[in-house]
Amino acid sequence: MKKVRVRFAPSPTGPLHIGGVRTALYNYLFAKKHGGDFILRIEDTDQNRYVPKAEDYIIESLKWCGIEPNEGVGFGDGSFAPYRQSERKTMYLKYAEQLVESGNAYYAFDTVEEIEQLKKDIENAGSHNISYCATSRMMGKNSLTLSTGEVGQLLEQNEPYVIRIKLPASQEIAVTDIIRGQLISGANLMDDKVLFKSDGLPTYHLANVVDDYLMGITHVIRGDEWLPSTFLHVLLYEYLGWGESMPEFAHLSLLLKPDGKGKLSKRDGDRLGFPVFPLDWTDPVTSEQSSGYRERGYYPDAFVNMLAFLGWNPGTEQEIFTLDELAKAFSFEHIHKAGAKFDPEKAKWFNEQYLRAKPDVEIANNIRASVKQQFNLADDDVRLSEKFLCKAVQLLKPRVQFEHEMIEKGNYLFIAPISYDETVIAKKWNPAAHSFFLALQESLPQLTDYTTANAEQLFKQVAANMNLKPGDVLQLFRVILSGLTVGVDLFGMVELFGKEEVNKRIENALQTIVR
RNA sequence: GGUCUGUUCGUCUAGGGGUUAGGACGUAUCCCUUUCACGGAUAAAACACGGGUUCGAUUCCCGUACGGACUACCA
Repeated sequence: MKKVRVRFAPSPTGPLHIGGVRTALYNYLFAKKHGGDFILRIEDTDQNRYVPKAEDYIIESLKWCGIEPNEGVGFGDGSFAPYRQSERKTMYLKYAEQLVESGNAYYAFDTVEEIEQLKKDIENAGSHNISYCATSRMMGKNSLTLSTGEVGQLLEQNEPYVIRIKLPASQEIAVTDIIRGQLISGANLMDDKVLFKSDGLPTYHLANVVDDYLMGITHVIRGDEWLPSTFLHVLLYEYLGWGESMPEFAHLSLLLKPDGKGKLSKRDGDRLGFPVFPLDWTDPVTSEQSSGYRERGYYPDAFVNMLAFLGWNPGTEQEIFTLDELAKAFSFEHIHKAGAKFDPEKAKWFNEQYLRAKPDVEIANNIRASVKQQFNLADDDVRLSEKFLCKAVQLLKPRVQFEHEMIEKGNYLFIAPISYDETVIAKKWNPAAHSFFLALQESLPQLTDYTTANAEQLFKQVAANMNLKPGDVLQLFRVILSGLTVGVDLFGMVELFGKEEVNKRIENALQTIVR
């Protein structure tokens, strides 16, 4: 079997959609599984839709996800450079001309207006609304209706022209798709697609086939939207004489909206409050902002893991996979044919799983800079020490899905509260409680081994001595330390803070609450 | 409209001619915990519909319905 070579071939028309990332991922996984090559090709043949920063965005996204091509734009040239179609533009005309010579394509000189008119005429004649096809092309202004002399003259005069494929009037075209099996369509149902545009650049159909052939692509793994035009591509391979080296095709179902109908779009993300892009993006023209998974605090491996499971499964019940594990387990057999509705909740769940599994030290190091900035701490502040941070992370870990939530939801671990939950104070605060905390303030510092368990034991001891049930003062203690009624383990917090801070917080509270 | 394509719990999916149709997310309840979470347990929740084929169909076939994609000198 030939060495596997696959490609991801996006157009730089905007930020890379997560559906695109998934397509890239499946290409990567397939290549990796078979020890093959994965290449990145930029399909920028439409100058009108070109967006300047989009290419960088694509490259950065792939890097962030860890799905790095072996060769291609931004990842180093292999022996098939260049990988940007705009840089390959001189290569395509000759294939288009070859097609004309072999009688499988023709020059067409119709203007946009003329084509509009043609469409109308066809419609009036009551036939299908295909503008240029086997039955209607003789109505157009092209090298099939014009004499050789006229065509030569028009060409010489630099009259704008396109090259269209000449589809057979009737022929069944069969496509074998790895995921969907054999598909058949009639050539008479399709139109004579433009292969080469009047701006001197090929359309997707030609460029794609030519480059896949030239770059030795063995498997074309792409989105479902290409399925209908695959019939055309197959014909192109044959007409170009490349039938023998035609790649295998695998079409992936699309990602759908979480609710309602249709495919997932940027609007859904805005509307439902989840990112549709891997990275933040600001449109260079409209300045429109889109948020990305990276900036929302997702781990790249969690994001990739989540994406892999949208339309694919390993056939086992394992759900958490590293990239390498995904590559090992990947197979087309387990790709689901139907489109998958995107579920933002499940995406969060994946991140939660990765956060749980991550060592405390690692998370501590990740959040240190934000903690410092958020609470305006000096470099040598204990709260930035590995010991403190690790302990805080340990306490916070089971209650968040993202690292940044540790700072948002756990801010009371880093700074003393300035206000205290009113309802608990109103309900529980009384002279007995007051004297209890006074007593606690006395005894706590005497604890030699200041641990969670010992602090709890002492707390209960002091309460018992004063004829109080722990329940009478437990919740108050939490409010005194954190200002809140809910939060991390109470005595874990006591250990984290240390004698001095605990005392300070009790002191603060007593000052504030006493009235 | 035409062409291609798809349809298992609300969602992602496993399965496949005879199963109590399995798992995960989400939801609910209980346990753990004098908080909230985590964790554990349990529950509700699905084979789109109609015809065939068959002893038997959710599974195979055909229709219908409903979804999706495509139908540009865009990719």
